[in-house]
Amino acid sequence: MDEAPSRRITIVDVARHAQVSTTAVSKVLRNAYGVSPKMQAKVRQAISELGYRPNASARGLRGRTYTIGVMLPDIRNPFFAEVLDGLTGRIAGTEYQVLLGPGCNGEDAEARVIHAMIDRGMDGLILIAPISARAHLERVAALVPTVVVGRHGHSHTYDTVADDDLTGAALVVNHLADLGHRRIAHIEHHESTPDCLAEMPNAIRAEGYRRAMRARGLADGIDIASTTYTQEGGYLGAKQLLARPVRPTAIFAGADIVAMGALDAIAEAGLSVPTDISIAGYDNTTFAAFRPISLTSVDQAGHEIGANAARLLLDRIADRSRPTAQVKLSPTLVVRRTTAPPPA
Amino acid sequence: MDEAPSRRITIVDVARHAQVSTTAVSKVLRNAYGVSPKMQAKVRQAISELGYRPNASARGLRGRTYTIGVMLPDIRNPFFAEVLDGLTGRIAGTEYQVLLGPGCNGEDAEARVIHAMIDRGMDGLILIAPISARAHLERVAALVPTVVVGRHGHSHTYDTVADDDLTGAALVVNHLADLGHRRIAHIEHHESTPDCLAEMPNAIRAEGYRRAMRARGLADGIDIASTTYTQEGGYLGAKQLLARPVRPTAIFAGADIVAMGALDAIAEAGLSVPTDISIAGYDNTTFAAFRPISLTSVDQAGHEIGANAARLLLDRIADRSRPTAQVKLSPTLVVRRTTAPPPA
DNA sequence: TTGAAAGCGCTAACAG
DNA sequence: CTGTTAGCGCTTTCAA
Repeated sequence: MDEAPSRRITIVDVARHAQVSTTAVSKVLRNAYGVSPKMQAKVRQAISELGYRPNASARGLRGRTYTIGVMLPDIRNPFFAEVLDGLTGRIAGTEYQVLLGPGCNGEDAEARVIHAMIDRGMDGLILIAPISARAHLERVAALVPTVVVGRHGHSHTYDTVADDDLTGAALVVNHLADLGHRRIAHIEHHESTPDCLAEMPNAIRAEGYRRAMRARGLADGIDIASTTYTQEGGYLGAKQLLARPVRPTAIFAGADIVAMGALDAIAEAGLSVPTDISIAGYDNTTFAAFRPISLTSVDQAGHEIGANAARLLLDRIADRSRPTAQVKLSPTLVVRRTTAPPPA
Repeated sequence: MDEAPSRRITIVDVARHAQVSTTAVSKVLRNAYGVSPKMQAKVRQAISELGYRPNASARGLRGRTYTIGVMLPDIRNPFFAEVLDGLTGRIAGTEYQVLLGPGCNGEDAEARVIHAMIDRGMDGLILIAPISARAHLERVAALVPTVVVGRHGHSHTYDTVADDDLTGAALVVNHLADLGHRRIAHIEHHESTPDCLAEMPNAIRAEGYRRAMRARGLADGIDIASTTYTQEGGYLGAKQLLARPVRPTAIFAGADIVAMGALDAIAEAGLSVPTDISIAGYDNTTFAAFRPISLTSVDQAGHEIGANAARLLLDRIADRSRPTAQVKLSPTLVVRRTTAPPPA
């Protein structure tokens, strides 16, 4: 009665069934050079008849695992979902499978996840907005093909894809200035690691804000609250700003989630948006578009970012020695109902 | 000058360095029985001195990969992020690593991801709100320890964790009825696979709605728009409902995202919430709490759901033959500002 | 308690 | 074009 206890089909079973060598099967699997069409056919038939699926561990032991690891710092940020879509869209159709490493808040957790992926023989890594020190990224990239997303700065070991945050910040400042605002404040994510100052998007957005303000002759209106890119950070930042002797008439929040917190503080202060004060975010996350929110925000073309990252990674897996590339994409401004001319 | 081209450290290197056998190293790695404390110490020191990390592919070829695969249907639904948090919280501290399979919209994509995970030798699988036919789930669970989250129905091969959707729906109906509503409509996700009718949360929520309405003597007020659990679905559903000869005074959306779409339709119709019409969602997602939204919603205790799923999976990995468990958690209602008494 | 040795399923030299 | 064979790094009998 009992068949053999349902051992998983291996390449040996396929070879036997097709009456060929295991080498032949292996070659067919990898579309390798040097198999006659007749053998191709025989092997493919055996594969589908037996329902054979290659064991990734065994493949990994010899060569590739056909797996790409994606490190995602915060699954809650819908912007990352966008990136992921672009990414998987580009990978689908290839022989690779994408797996995500979750819950990487903090540098230690991030390192843990990255190393877990390396241990698992990932053929390539896409690190989205990593906070690790640059030296660590370089070390990782020396081990396995890596693309870093959302970090500025040029590396000779990994490729990068990033949004032009300098331009993004200017987009917001100019929009508000055009509406007539002069006192435009900014809530930034305080950069604790000096090492990353020149590379992290938050730092660049703040710098872009300063430059754009000066370029518009609004140097006097520069006012920065330094907190974090969280709802709490937005709340506290806005509270600080609203307590100024002369209140800003507009707030540029460094991220949409920050804008949400700011809205809380503004409502608490009895002010209304955009009549009394304008507010703009960054990321154009899903909820920015929700009708009750309708937040003016900078759109980062997450889909393109993801697609580019995937393309670069596949290219690098194919040729590890090719020079690294730096892709920079241009953001656009999506104007909604939280920005309007300042009160008269 | 050039050291050996930086080959990865293996168990053999460790064994040589510690002057013991590879068997000994292997045993220490797995905390296996039968190693003297002295040898333990020697091996551990060698491991840390050399910075050795086990190769998961090689381990997987013989035994376990120390990897748990989580299938997540929609990374955009913040409720799943909650589940994931509970899950990783419970796994952290064990020797296991969680990896996520992304982008599984549709039954085919779901099957592809699940099989990719099996091919990669995952020690266990957590399937969150899968849409696969039950038979397929059973087949998967026969291959590898599996916990199914968010699907009702009892299986002898996999464990389940689910929210009590019947109660959740009743919570909403009773809240609205207590406020004085009699015409409470519902927007459901249309269940296309009859196979799943009795198992899918969306179907159960709809049934819970019907039962609760009848229990409150509001059978006449039952009115269901059948669309999908998306923003678009909410918009279309609400449009249908608002076009009724007698308009409902409240809408129970089967998911928060559905409520967002419904708000669009309501605003378009020139109505205001909650003065003209009340609306409630389900999932208590992050954005439900955002001030401009302030959506009344059912909280599913996603964190507990995830933690329970992880616990059950670890238990099952430890003992595959133990009887399956079904955990059902009770939701609570979070009342915010989108529900109020009906217009006089 | 310790170690030698035989694989796990696959790929890649290398020979035929 | 096809097959034989030797490992990849680890776990696991099985002897010592």
